[in-house]
Formats: sequence, C-alpha cells, structure tokens
Amino acid sequence: MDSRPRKILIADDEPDILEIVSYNLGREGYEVYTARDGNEAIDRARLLHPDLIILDIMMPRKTGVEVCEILRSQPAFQDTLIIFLTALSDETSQIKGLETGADDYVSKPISPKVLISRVNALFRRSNHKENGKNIEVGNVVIDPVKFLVNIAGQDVVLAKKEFELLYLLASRPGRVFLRNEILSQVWGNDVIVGDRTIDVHIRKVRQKLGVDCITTVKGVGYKFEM
Amino acid sequence: MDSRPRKILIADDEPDILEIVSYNLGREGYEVYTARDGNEAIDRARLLHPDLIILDIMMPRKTGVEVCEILRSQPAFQDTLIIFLTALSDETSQIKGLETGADDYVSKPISPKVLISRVNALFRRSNHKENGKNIEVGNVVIDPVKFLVNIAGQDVVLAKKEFELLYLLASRPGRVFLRNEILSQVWGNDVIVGDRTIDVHIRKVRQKLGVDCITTVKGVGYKFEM
DNA sequence: TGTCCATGTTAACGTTATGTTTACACAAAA
DNA sequence: TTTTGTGTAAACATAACGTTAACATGGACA
Repeated sequence: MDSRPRKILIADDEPDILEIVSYNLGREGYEVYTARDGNEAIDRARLLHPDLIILDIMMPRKTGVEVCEILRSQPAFQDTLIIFLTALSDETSQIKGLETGADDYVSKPISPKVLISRVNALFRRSNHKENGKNIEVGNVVIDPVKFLVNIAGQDVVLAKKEFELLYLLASRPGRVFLRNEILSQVWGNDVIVGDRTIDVHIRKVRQKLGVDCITTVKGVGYKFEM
Repeated sequence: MDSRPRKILIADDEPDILEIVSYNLGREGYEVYTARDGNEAIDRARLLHPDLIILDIMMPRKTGVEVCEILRSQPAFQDTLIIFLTALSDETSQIKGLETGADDYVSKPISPKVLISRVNALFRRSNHKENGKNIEVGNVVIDPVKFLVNIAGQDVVLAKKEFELLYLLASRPGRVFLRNEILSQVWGNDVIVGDRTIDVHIRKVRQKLGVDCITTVKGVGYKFEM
C-alpha cells in the first residue's frame, strides 16, 4: 500500500495511438510510459515494473501475445495487469489473449473513454484483492468489512459515498488525488456530477471525522494525512 | 468462518481448459491455482490446502479418481470439496466418481456458467455443513440444531428463511453483508426473487426478535450487532 | 378432495437517508 | 481588481429502504 502513482506501459507501433492514450491516461493521474515494439516493451517493462501493460497485438519485433507470454513466465510479472489492444474483434483472438494470461482486451478502434474505464475497472478489481484489510493511519482505522471508521477508539458511521471517498484517499496516505481520479474511482466514469459535489462530500467527511486529516491542494486535488 | 477468499485448485492436462476455468472463477472472486497432472495436483493440494479441488478424470500421472482417493484417505482432506470433470458423460463413471468421495461432477465440454453455478452451489451447501454450532452474541443464542433463537432466556421461533437470514448475519457479527451475498447464501444463485424480499424478511426477523440488532447500511447491505 | 394454515413472495405506497445542485461567501493568485 | 478555486449552507431530487396488505404455494389434516 504505497503512495506512488500507478505506472502504465503502453506498447503500440502507431505513434498516434501512443499519443492519444498516454495523454488521456496521464490526465487520469497515471504515470504513462511508451514502447514502439515488442522488444522495447519487454525491456521497458523490466526496467519500470509497471502496474499495467497495454499491448497491441500486431507489433513489429514480437507480437503482444509473445510479449505477454514472455513476461508472464517470469515471477516478477505474475501480478502485473495486462490489457491487449486488438484490431481483430473476433472471439477467437480474444480467447487466445485471455489464455496467454491477459486480464482484459480492448478492440480497436480505441475510444479513450472506453479504455480509461477498462483501466480503472481493472485497478479497482485488483484493489479489491487487497481489500478486506483494514486501512490504519495513525489512530484512524478504516474497516471496509464492517463499513466502519474508528478514530481513537470512537466509531464513526459514514454514508456510502463518504466512506468510499475516504477509503480511496486513505488507501494511499500523502498522495494527492486529482479531482478526476476521485470522480472516476468513487463515482464511476459514466456518471456526470457537478463540480461542487466532491467538495460537499469532502466537507461531510471532515465534519464527521472531527479530525482534520484531509488536506486541500488547490488547483490539484485532495490528500489524506494525519 | 473467515473472510479470506476461497482457494480453488483445478487440475487438467489441457491448458485451454485451465485458462478458461481459472479466468472465469477468478472473476467470481476465487483464488485459483492450477495443476497439469495428477501428481502435481496432489503436491499443490498439500501445499495450498484449497477449499475446492476440480479434477479432470483423464490426466497423466494419476487419474482424477486416484488423486481423489489418495487425498480423501488423509484426514486433512476429509472436508475438502472435490468436483470431477469428465468427458465420459455416462452414468458409470459418474457413479464411480461419487463413490470415491467426490462432491459433484461436471461433464465436458465445460460451460463456464454451469461450472460456476455448481461451484457456488457446493460452497453454499458446505457452508451449511459447518453449521450445527450455536452462535452466541451478547444475550442472543442461535441454535441451528434445535432451530431456535433464544434471547435473554426467551425462545423465539423463526421461519426457515428468516432463520437462515439471521444465522448468516449473526455468523459474523459486525460484518456488512451485501444484498447480493445474502441472496446467494440464503436464496441461492439461481433463484430470482424481487428486490423487496430481503427487506420483508429482515423486517420479520427484527419484529420477532424484538431487539434491534440488525443495522441497515444504506446502499450496501445489512449487519448484525448487539 | 377440499379447507386451513404457515411460509414465502410480490406489489404498491410511504418514508427517510443520501446524493446533488444551487447560490453565495471567501481566499489566494494573477 | 479580477479571476480562479474552494468552503458552506440550504434546497432539492431521488434512490433505497420500510411497511402493509394481497397473492401464491405447499403441506397437514379432516
């Protein structure tokens, strides 16, 4: 449970796609790196140890499938998330992708929105694996199983969104979450809510917790710290 | 009765099947491990102590039936759930499977949906096995053998579903059960019931118990606490 | 066989907590 | 000063739940 932003490596031989995807994922708060072919993807993956690798299937110097197989055969990349980009939207290649150990696939032409929501969904799912564990920061204990927040021995009951918001921020203490990130993680990508909604929820959480542990970073977002 | 994800070991010599099955069970929230032959299955089973083992009958280096017999002869695997995968859908091999102590069998070709529903069903049933122990929380005693709830010395009679509902919630006091969880544990995965059904049962339980020990967590579920 | 009864389920409507927006105040930066 | 971004309170909208009564089902029993 660390506070660094998530690293994403995207490998595709089309510069346009690299451009669009890295721009959009960057806006979501991810740290994006790129590779232009299969070998470069492997090299950079070993250097960077990204949390997620997005692989085009059709690439020079090793296809996405080959890259995936090679990486997956190594213990260090067992848990790395992998998404395939595929022009062939037929079932066969999709199944082949999943067989080689990909976690998801997105078919071209790529819609940034779709890709982003898939990426977020994947991270959310993999986060859930880590779930069940309480988050403890200072004298604050957040228990997602009992749906309770305990501050210095005192139980505090939060509403659903309030809880999810706090849980997100506290999952990586000290890290600043952009308003965009918060929106997509707590509210989902498809939901459109007004600008003040986050503020209001932040306020309610602050109010209910009593302790001031959520810091505003003006023009950027919010972070949790004791 | 803990909250860790259930471990499933699947043994088959066809990589395609391993891939498809583990992908699908993984999506269901299970922790999936694989083995490629009979001996590997035994080794991994001893290491991992899975909750459920899915065994292909036709495997190199010990058939599924042999694996099952070996494991079942050991006390540690008396209660482990075992499902056979069989290409031979004839009655004979099915009966043989159940004789050696399998809990269920699924015939190939496998439909992920079918397998998942069988797996879920098995876990549901096995949950009931663990029952029989009284649950005591505060002055509430729940006796699944006598089918009685005793509150501060006063016996209360609940209907079947009401009892199962209360038993589930009380089995982990404080823990929030999602409506989905409640549905699949009490009603089963295949049954489709309306939205208000849970509420009504919750109400009846609350009413009959007299004490308010079931808390609503809006948008999430219910939890039992004194 | 038909009636009764307990249980389970649904439908309809009431109620409340929760989520969202609006409107405006305030503070810091440009 | 103007602009930009956030804090706050109150008003509003609605999803989610509670409650009741009616309907369905299956077993017990005469």
